Amino acid sequence: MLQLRDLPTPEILGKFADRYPEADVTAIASFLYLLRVATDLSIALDTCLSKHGLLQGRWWVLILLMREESVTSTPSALAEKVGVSRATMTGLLDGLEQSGLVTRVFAKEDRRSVRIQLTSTGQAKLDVVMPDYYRRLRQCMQGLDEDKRVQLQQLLSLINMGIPALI
Amino acid sequence: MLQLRDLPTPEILGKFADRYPEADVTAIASFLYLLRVATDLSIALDTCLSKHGLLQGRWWVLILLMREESVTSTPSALAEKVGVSRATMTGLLDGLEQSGLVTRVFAKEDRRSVRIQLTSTGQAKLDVVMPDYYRRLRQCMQGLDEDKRVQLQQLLSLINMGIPALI
DNA sequence: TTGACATAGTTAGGAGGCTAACTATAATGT
DNA sequence: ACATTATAGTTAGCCTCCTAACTATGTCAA
Repeated sequence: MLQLRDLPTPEILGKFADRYPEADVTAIASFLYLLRVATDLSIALDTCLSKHGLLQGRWWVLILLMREESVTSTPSALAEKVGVSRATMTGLLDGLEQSGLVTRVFAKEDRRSVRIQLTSTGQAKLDVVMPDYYRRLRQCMQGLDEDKRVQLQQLLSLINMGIPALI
Repeated sequence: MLQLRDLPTPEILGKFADRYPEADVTAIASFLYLLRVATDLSIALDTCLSKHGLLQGRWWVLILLMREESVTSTPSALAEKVGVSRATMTGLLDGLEQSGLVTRVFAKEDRRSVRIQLTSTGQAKLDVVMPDYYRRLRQCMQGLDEDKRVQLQQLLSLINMGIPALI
């Protein structure tokens, strides 16, 4: 996401603002710090998951299956919800099936389609990973009380509304 | 970064919290929304850069070179600051050199080392890209006044302190 | 009913990231 | 002085993502 590790100092931002009058230094600083913290969170999440032999892609598939009443879904629906292409989902499901965490069940009503089902092994995996993830996340966020969490959501939603202007 | 597009509803969070008592639902919601907004910002940034034929990696290299008084640096230093491996930096520099945006100059004092220099073409490229990027970013962040930007930085810094607990 | 189009999943090939190993050069310690 | 160790950059091979093309099946309208 944000690769850059060496965020600009106020001096550097000032130097760039001299050359480029379009620069809004506090906007730039907020933007970069937001991306920096979020990226470090994402890396930490991957590290936590990798201790259980998972990466984000496969983990989200398991969670999405567990969300369903029937613990089943289709590759297309999963791809859209996870946010990867259908081609990538094929690969994720190959890996999960090989690990015995999901199974492919051929559908009768539409023979193009396949139903993906969470196995008991997959559920057992989640029952180990999720408590660990939730415990760590609780600790990570304990510096923010409920008020601050609401504040954060509001600020983020203001930024979110601005995103179309960036594209 | 965060692939997941389908964030959990309060109902889903509640269902998971029933099964996993370790869950702190507002912590989870804040965490996921932060990652979601940051990821969308990053994607928007890539989109903006791609209009100029750049991606984040190469763009950061140009910016880091411009930050230097001498507009030169070394592959190792650039790799560390950009946040990629030295192997990846070799590839980024190959591409930038081929486009004429930087040059490799062999160092005399240490014959293992190479100095990377921003060319005038590279500077000209930045003089086109940076005003566009700054203008868009200003617009994107205009929903937050200075107070809110300070607030955001404080909240992010609290989360940042919690990251070690997540690893 | 059958030709055109749409949809589900997979496969093929490419981009960009990584680690590990390699080459060349420099620094260090006995 | 010379063997050892460290450092700079590159190369090779792997992973995960992507888009585009392909196969099979379903849908719809003339």
